[in-house]
Amino acid sequence: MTSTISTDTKEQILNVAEKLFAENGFAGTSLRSVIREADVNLSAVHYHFGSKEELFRAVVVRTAQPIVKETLKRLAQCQAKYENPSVEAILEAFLTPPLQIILSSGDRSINCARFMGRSRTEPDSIRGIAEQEFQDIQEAYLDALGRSLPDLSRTELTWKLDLVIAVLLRVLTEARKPDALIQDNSPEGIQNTVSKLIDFLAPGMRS
Amino acid sequence: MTSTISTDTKEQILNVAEKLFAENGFAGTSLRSVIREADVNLSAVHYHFGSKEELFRAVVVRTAQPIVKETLKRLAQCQAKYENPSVEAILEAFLTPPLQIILSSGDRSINCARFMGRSRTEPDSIRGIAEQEFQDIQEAYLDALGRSLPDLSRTELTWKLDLVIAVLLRVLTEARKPDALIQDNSPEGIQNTVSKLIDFLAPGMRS
DNA sequence: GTCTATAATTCGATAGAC
DNA sequence: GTCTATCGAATTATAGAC
Repeated sequence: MTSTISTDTKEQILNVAEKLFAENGFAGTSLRSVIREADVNLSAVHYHFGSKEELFRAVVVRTAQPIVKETLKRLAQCQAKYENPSVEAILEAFLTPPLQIILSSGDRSINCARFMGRSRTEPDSIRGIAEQEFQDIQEAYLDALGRSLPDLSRTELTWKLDLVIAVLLRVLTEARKPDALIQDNSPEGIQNTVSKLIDFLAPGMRS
Repeated sequence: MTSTISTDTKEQILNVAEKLFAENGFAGTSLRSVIREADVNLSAVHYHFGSKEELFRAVVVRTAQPIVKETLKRLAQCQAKYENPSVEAILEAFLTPPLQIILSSGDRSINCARFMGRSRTEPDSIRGIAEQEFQDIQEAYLDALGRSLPDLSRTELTWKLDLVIAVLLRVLTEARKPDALIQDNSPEGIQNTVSKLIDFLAPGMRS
C-alpha cells in the first residue's frame, strides 16, 4: 500500500484547486498558489495531472459527474411518473441535483457550488471544458421541454433554457454571500431554494 | 494641436482592451496582447492609464456611464408617467439602456455588450470595480420594485433583482453567438429582445 | 507623448536524483 | 511518488533618452 500518501496528495490538490479556481478563475489561479495552500510539491501537480489545464479538467469531472448522473436519473423518473411532465416537474429535476450535491460534499460544499458556477462562466477558451460535461443533459432537457411546451420553437426553448442555466449558475457562484439564495446546506434550505427558483422561472418558460 | 495623435492612441488602447477583456477576462488578458493588437507602445498604456487595473477601470467607466445615466433617466420618466409603475414598465426601463447602448456604439457594439457582461461576472477581486458603477441604479430600482410589489420582502426583492441582472449579463456576454437573443443591433431587434426578456422575467417577479 | 531598454517577478513545465 | 534545481518564457512596471 505505498499509494496511500499519493492518494491524499492528489485529493488535496483537487480540493485546493477547486477552491482557488472558484475564487479567482482559471487564469487568475497559479499552480504555485495551489501547491502553497495544499502544502505539496509543484512537481506533484504535473505528475498527477500533467498540466494546469488537465488539473482544471479533473476538478470539473469530479464535480460534474455525480450531478450529471443524478440529473439524467431524475429526468427518467420524471418521465416514468408522468406521461407528459409539467414545466415545474422538469425544472425541479433539472435544478435539484446541482443544488443538492452541496449536501453530500461535506467541507467542500461551498467551493463545489462556486466552482461549478465559476467554471461555466469562464471565458470561452476554458469554458468549453466545463460545458462539454453538461452537453448531454442540456439536450435531453431541451427535448423534454419541447414535449411539455409544443407551442414554442426550438430556438425559443434553447435561449430560455440558457437563461435558466444562467440563473442557476448565478445562484451557485453567489452561494453563502449576503442576500444569496443559498445560505445553509440543510435539506430544507436546499428544497426551499429549488422551490423559489421554480416559482421564479416556470411562468416565464410558458409565455 | 500636438495631442491629436495621443487621443487616438488612448482610444485605440481602450477599444482593444475592451475587446480582449471581454473575450479573455481580466486575468486572461496581458497588456502585451493589448498593445500588440492596438499597435502602440507598452509605455503608452502606463502613461495614459497608470496600470492594468486602472485601464480596466477606464474601460468600465466608459461603457457604464452612459448606461447608468440613461437607466436613471428612464426610471424617472417612468415614475413621472405612472403613479405606481408596473413591474413590466420598471423592467423595460432597467433592461433597455444596456441593450440599446449597443446601437450607439458603432463598431464597438459587440465588444461593448460582451465586456459589460464579462466584467460583472469576473471573480470578486476585480468584479467590484464594475459593480460599484451600477450600485446606485440597483438601489433605485430596488426601491421602485418595492413600491410596485409591496407584498414582497426586501430580501426577496434583492435576490430577484439579482437574478434579473444575471439574465441580462448572460444575454450581453453571449451576444451574437449561435441561438443568442442578440443577433443584430437594429432598433427592432433590440426592442424585440427587451420584450422577450420582460415576458420571461416579469411573471416570476410577482410570484 | 513616444520610444528603447531593462528591472524584478512570476509563470508553467521539465530533468534527474532519490 | 516526491524532491531540488532550473529552464525559458512571459508578466507588470519603470527609468531615461528623444
